[in-house]
Amino acid sequence: MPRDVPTTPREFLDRVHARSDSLPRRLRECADYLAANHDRIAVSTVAEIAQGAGVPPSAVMRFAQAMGFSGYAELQRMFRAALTTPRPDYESRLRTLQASGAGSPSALLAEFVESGRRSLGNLASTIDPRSLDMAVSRLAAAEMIHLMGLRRAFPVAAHFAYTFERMGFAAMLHGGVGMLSGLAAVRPGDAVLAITFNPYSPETVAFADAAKDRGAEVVAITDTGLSPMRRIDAVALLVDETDFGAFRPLAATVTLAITLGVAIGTARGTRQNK
Amino acid sequence: MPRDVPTTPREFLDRVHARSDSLPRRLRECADYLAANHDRIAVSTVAEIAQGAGVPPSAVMRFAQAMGFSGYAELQRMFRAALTTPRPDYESRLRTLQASGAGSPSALLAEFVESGRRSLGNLASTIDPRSLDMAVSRLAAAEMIHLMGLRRAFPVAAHFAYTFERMGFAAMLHGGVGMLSGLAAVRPGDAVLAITFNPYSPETVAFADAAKDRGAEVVAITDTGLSPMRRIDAVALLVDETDFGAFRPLAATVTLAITLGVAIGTARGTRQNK
DNA sequence: GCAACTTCAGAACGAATCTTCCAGTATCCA
DNA sequence: TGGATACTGGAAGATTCGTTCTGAAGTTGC
Repeated sequence: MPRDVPTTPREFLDRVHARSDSLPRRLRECADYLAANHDRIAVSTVAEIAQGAGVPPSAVMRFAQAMGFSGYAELQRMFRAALTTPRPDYESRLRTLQASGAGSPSALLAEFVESGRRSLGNLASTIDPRSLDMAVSRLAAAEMIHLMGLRRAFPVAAHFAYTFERMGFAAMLHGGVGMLSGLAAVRPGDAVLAITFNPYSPETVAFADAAKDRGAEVVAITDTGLSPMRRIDAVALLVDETDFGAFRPLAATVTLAITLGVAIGTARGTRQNK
Repeated sequence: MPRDVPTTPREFLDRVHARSDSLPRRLRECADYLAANHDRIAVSTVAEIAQGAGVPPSAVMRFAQAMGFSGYAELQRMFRAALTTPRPDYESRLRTLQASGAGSPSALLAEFVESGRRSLGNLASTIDPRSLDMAVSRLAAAEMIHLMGLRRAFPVAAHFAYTFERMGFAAMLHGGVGMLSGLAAVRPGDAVLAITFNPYSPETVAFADAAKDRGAEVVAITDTGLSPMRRIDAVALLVDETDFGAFRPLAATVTLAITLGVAIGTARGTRQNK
């Protein structure tokens, strides 16, 4: 009988998906770990993989055999071969993507990826560390964080909402439903995190303004243009992201968002431990 | 005396260039070969390298030592460590940050920016152009596009919702409010764009599954792990983004999202103009 | 042209790694 | 509840791999 063994990482991962449900417990743990960390297969030993997956080495061995290989060595050989295969590097790949038909989705992707990388670079070099520190400390000190971002900024606000929820912080996502402003929920000691880009939603600006009057701190994520957010007394974090017509690639913005989230988590953790 | 050994591939390659001129013949042959094929160091044995360079294994050995390593094993370890994308797990990282107090928000930002740039690079080189084309054509052909993404994937779904709204496409953002499934709105000829990452929301999977039964096409944005999305017959776009514990930097994902959005817009525009 | 030194290649050694095997344990079915 | 089957974990065995060593070849300086 011809041996049926995967010859590419993709084939291997597909097979793992197909069979993982019918695998015994230990072997499924291997499957989970290896599927999530397939980039390690090429460079890690059985012992390392086993430790990472929390199983004995022999389980990894049996798993490799269950997938059709003679052993872990063969599985690893396959991954190493795939890694060594002259894969066009990032630059040339971008070029082929762009060349392969001007309007093709792949060419578009190449362009957005390039633009995203530029935006991220800009973000790192233009964010003012003092503003960032101040934003973190204000939000970390807040009783409750109110998230306000509409239209193109809404996904970012939603991202914050998820992060804060996971951290168990009091947070409220405004403006999502029913055109209710929710302004009455803002109390002294709270903070508002307002996100808005050109063209600036009047609702967001008005919300931040009113929240200020109600005794809340305001932190804004906005762009470097003539943002009205910079007029009201708020800590402003400026993200420079080049628009594509009406569409804004949010790569830099979401990166700033997760940074803020984790930094706030860190700051609060530190305070609690004292 | 403190041992002077390179700690990054960059350092190593610089040193190779600096010293290769003053090296004996065999060792220079090693240098030339390794400089040109440094991507093999992590996965090849001494014997393989030696054969590739056309020298005996012991020459490779001496070369590694001439570069300051104790042997080839140490050189290889360094390359392997660099290859394995550092997976900073959020939990322990938070603890060290809190302990040291050294983790300024700016440092965090630099790290997330770096991680984002890597993710974007991966995205460009790993997305399968055929899958992308197919995803675009299916979504472009749909009467209506249903967006399904919960928890950490919700911001992405919301981003699509905004894009489609701006383009004037029939689209519906599901699962946001009131725990209503909205499944009844899915009709034959529609398409579902389902977004889910590990741990995969059962609701999203069930929704996609049921939508399939109702005669809708399914396109999935998911990760390379054991995604259940890959089991149902869907076009799957795989995004490999390293998690930070429970938090997922979405830089690559939102970049894919805007690409899809614009590509669909382009495809529909082209069709209309015919 | 000779001597001292460096470089070289292959073989042998030792360590690390992969693989197999078996006894103990859990699970399932009658 | 009892037996049979499947699964598990660890330790022993086999294999590959990295490293060192030594005699020979080559090179340099006098």
